[in-house]
Amino acid sequence: MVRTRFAPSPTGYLHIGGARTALFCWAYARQHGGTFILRVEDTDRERSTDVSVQAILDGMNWLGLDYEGPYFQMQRLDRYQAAVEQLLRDGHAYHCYATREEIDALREAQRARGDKPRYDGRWRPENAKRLGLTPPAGAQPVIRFRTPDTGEVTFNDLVKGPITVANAELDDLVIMRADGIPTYNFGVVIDDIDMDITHVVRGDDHVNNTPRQINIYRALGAKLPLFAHLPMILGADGERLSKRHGAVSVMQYHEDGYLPEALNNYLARLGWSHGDEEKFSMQQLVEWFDLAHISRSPARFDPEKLGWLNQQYIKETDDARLAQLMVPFLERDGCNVAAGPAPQRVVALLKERVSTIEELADAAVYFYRALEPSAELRAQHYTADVRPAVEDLHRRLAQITWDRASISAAMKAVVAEYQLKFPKLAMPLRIMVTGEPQTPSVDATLELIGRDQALARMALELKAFPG
RNA sequence: GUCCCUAUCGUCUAGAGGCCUAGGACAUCGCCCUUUCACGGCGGUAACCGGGGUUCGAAUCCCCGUGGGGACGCCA
Repeated sequence: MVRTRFAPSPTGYLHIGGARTALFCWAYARQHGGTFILRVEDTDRERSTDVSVQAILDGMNWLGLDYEGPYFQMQRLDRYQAAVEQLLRDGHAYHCYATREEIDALREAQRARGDKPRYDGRWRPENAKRLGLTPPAGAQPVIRFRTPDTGEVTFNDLVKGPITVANAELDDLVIMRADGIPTYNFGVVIDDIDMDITHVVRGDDHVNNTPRQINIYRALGAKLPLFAHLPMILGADGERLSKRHGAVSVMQYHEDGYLPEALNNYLARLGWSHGDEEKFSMQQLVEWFDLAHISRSPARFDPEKLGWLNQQYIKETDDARLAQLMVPFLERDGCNVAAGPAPQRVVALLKERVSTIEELADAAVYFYRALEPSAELRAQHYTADVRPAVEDLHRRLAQITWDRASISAAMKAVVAEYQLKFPKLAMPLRIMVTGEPQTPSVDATLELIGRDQALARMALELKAFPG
């Protein structure tokens, strides 16, 4: 039985990289009919917040990644305590009384020498004895794991292949703070054991932690899970994702008008492939997903391609859902949606022209509110020679049945009578009524805007014509 | 600095020694469609990091270099 988990720390929102990790863990579990667990690693008391927990839950929910849990590490402290006691008893861990200042100085000296900064094991029982160190009165020790001095750790990473690290490269890491709260490398191991995790799928910033964790598994006599490390996602500029480089919350994409299915699809395709498939559903992802086709090097996040995918999804999303998503944007824009045409009909006209819901709303504004054309547009299209034709059209439109075909017919009649090229009439008309040079076809646009609004806007703009 | 990982068009990638004259997608350029702009259709430009091996044969395997990423916390 496959069991995977996503284990974020609640120190911020769910960002793009975390979301992809969660998506892959989820897809793998679903494909194998297994269990996908959400575990909140909240042992950093300084930085963990409830707001972040909620933000992560919101993100998971929006993306549609359902999980078992969430479990919280801070609710499992006695488990870590029991495990640490076992390690202590078996001689795999020991108390360390070194102060932070002491350790900092040690590391600094090592760095200055060009060495890898690492704890020197001075409080290992035999070393402390040799050095004549005795626990300072009243000092609260941390507990360190005793890493084997020799040998190496090799594991077969499911995406990167065999990885070997010499134990000599590793130092004795702190596994529990003086206040009894475990550190990351200890907490994960205990939890992954307790929760029967079979596949640890996580970002490859953890590859270097894996040998340390494996040593702990061994000291505990526990069975090892399988490991799969996903390459990082880089910003569009090739830099590591950060606040400045677009490591935005997945919920930001929601707010910007992206569809969760588009983001999921994009994220899945970033660093994983199924032949030439570019667009696929969550169901297909679950069907096709495999660890073998995950790429081994980092990938750049490309907002353009995400935009294209979002557009593809928008085009095939039904008008009712799009309308529902669009309305809040319009209201934020000061539009009284109830007073204008049915949003669904507006959506039908505009959905093939936009790549986000936000753009959809932006493009829909003139259906609900008159937009004043810029001086440049007026100057360019409101010319004295078309004025009579426009005035004539205004009169005719007041008398026809208000539908697309009749509007079109009226325009064609005017164009013929005044011997104009069609755009010569259509452009000023479009601008008079919408304020914009680019809209769907004018007849359809006018039909939706409605006779009263259209004629009123024309009448007003007619005054801006020369002559 | 040390250790770990990695390397195909600008970007995401296909590619498991001969199927590669290296395929797809985004972006870009051109043409078509057209009532503006899009959408759509058609076509083009564009890549195996460098050097050594192994092999009859290498984008694919090995080594070295270089580039990129990650790690080196009482953060996760």
